[in-house]
Order: sequence, then C-alpha cells, then structure tokens
Amino acid sequence: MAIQVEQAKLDLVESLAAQGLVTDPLSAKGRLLAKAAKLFRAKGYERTTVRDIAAEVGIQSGSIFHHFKSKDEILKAIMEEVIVYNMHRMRKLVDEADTARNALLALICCELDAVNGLTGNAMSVLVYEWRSLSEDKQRFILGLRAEYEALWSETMQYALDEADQTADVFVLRRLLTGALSWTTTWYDTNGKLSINELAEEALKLVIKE
Amino acid sequence: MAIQVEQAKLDLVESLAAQGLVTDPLSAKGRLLAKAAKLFRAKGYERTTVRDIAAEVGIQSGSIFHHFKSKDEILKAIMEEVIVYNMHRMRKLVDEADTARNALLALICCELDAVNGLTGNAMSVLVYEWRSLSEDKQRFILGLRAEYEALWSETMQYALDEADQTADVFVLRRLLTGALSWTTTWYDTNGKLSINELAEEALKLVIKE
DNA sequence: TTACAAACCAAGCGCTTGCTTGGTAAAGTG
DNA sequence: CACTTTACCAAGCAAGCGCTTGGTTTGTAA
Repeated sequence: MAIQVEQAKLDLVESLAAQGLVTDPLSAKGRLLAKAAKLFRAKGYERTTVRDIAAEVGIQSGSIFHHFKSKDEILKAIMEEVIVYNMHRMRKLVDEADTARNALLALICCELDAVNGLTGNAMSVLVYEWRSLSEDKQRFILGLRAEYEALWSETMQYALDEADQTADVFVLRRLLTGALSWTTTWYDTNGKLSINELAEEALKLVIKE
Repeated sequence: MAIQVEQAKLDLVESLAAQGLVTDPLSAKGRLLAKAAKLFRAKGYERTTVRDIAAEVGIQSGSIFHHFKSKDEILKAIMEEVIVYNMHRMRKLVDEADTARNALLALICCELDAVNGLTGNAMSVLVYEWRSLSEDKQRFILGLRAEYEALWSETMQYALDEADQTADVFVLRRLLTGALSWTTTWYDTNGKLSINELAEEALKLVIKE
C-alpha cells in the first residue's frame, strides 16, 4: 500500500485523538489499549490477566485501574475506538468512490485492512471477544455496529443495482462478513497476496463480471 | 430436511458410537459432552466453570473428573468427536454425488448443517474456542482438521475444473470457510431461508453460472 | 519554588477457580 | 451369591483472579 495512504491513516488517528473521539496511541492509556488488544487477540480476553497486561506495558497490575475502572472497560474501549476509527475511514472512502462497484471495493479493502493491518488486533477482539462484555456494554457496542452495517448494506445494494444483479443483500453481506473477518486467521500480511488483490477476489464473490 | 436424512444422521452416530469412535450421546459421558458444548458455545470456554457444567447435568462439580481428567479434556473431546462425525458424513456424500458441482454443494450443505444443526454447538466451539486448548491438544486437533480440509480442497478443485473456472483454491476455500462458519452468528434455523437455499447461495459465491 | 494533578508502586484482600480426596450406592457379571 | 466396575457425593485445598488501598514519584505550569 502506498506511503501516502498509510500517512492518511495516521493523520486520521491524530485528528480523531485531538477531537477526543479516540485515545492518543502515544499516551500511557493508548499504549495500554494497544498492548491489551494484542494480548486479548493472542490469548483471548478471559485467559489474559490484568497482570499480563501490566507486565506487557511495564507497570504494576494495580496501576491499570488508574486508567480503567475495570478489566472489561478496557475491552469496551478497544471495541468502541476501532469502530469509530474505521467508520470515519469508510465514510470518506465511499464518498470519494466514482462508481458503486468501487465504493464496495473500497469498503472490502478497508475491512480487510482493518482486520489485517494496524487495527488488526482490535478488530479481531471486536469480532471474537464479543461475549466477554457485560450485557449493557454489548448493547452499547451493538449500537455502533448498526451504523457500520447500515453503510455496508447501502453500498452493497447500490453496487448490485449498478451491475444489474438481484440478490438478498442481508444474506450476501453476512456471508461476506464471515469471509472477510475469517482472513484474520490465515492471511499473511507479508505473503505474496496483497490486500488489494485479496479484496478483488472477495469482490468477485459478490459482483459477477 | 427430509425425515430419512435426519434418520441417516442418527444412524451414523449410533454406528460410530458402537465402533467407539464417538461417545454415545445417551450415556452419562455423552450427555455431559452435549451440555458442556452448549455452555461453551453460549458463554465461551473460559467463562464456563466446571460448576456450571455440573449444575447443567445435575451432578456435583467434582464428579466431572470421574469422566474427564481435566476441563480441557472435555473441550478436546467435543472437538475431536465433531470432526470425526462430520468427516464420515462428508466422505459418504462426496462418494454419492453425481457431479463435481453437486459434490461441492453437498459439502457446503453438510458444513452448514454441521454448524447450524445438531452438532452446531460443537462446531461453534471447534471454530471459536481454539486457543483455549493446550498446545499439544491444538496440534492433535489440527491433524484431524488437515484431513477435513484436504477433502474440501480436492472437491473444490474438481468442481472448478468441471465449470471451466480457474481460481486459487487455497484462497477460495478460506473465504468460503469464513462465510459458512460465520452463519452460526446470524442464521435462524426456524427462519424462512432453508439450509439448502442458503447452500445454493454459498455455492454461487464459488461457482458462477 | 511551590502547588497540584496525573501516573504509578507495594502489598494484599476476598473470592472463584480447577481439581483432589476418601468414601458410598447401585448396576453389571461370573 | 460375592465381586468388580461405574457413577457419583461432600468437603475442601492451593492457586490465581480482579480489584482496592494508601502512599510515592513524576511531569507541568505559575
């Protein structure tokens, strides 16, 4: 991926951090979130102890609770911020796309990059550590996801219309969600297949040519 | 799904249980496995305590260790048996199929049914509770999965050849794996969409017509 | 230099966890 | 009938868990 694209992603983080929408990744709290996401992904939320996180950051376990009220507040923060961040990216990409097909391709690319790139740990946690949140926190995150999914459905419907295809968007989006999120278990960022190539393959699942 | 198909599945369980390849679901141990799978799926392995399982079965928590040496032996047994069972089903269906396309459709159908039907709890656990196994047990299960995946790759390649399509089977199978296993989170067994219809939709992702 | 908040430490509390132990009751087997 | 095996109970231990507490250090700005 081109350098300016990577820079754009960093700029967005900085901008969102300045607005207080996400935690500055360079702050003490931000570093803690990143390390926690890494551990939660690698070992699972329940198997990761606050002592593990503290050791990874280089502080005492009790000090964690200066930044977060509880362990599952950490999990919630990871999930919330990764949705907020990717939502902003997605909206921008969809607005910039010239065709409906390319808007959909951009979304696929974005989700693949979210799952396998910088926010990969957080995205994996979002997808697979769902049940570890308390019920009310689950509802809160579900609300955010609803917005995210609305943008997907809309974009997908436009792309299907443009290609003169009829399909059940509900079913198709869910099949695609699984296909894309599952890449976290097998896709190798340093392998031969680029994210863009993989995105083209995934688009072919939806839009026949 | 037709009654005789359901009966065939029960017959297979009985036959495998008689051979000692899986635990008889009617035995004390078998009931424990089923209840454990249900809980592991609903709450996750780590959040499910041996006391939870015992209460569900109706025995004391210590009595569990008469049947299994440790908690993660239960997890391993659930995973092992669901692979063995579905492997037998898949082999039979592939052998009976008249075309390569139908063999692939049968596999898709089988996996969807495995994920959403009788073995749904166990399959979800197999897919999502992976990291909770000890390392050597992970390797053991991985060996079984390798056989399972070999049958998939082979069948998929035949179907692509038959349809005069070229594609990367490695990538395509993994995209499909994600799409199918993710159905566990949204597919409603009692909804309007049947497993067979969903399987046709999933086949369309792979084989264009 | 003083003042103050943010970041962190050292120690440990109370609870839950997987698992062990020594024993009992019932069912199967010759 | 005696004997073995299977299935289970009642009680509790040792370890690990999230989290609290009271106090100390570090950074910042007037």
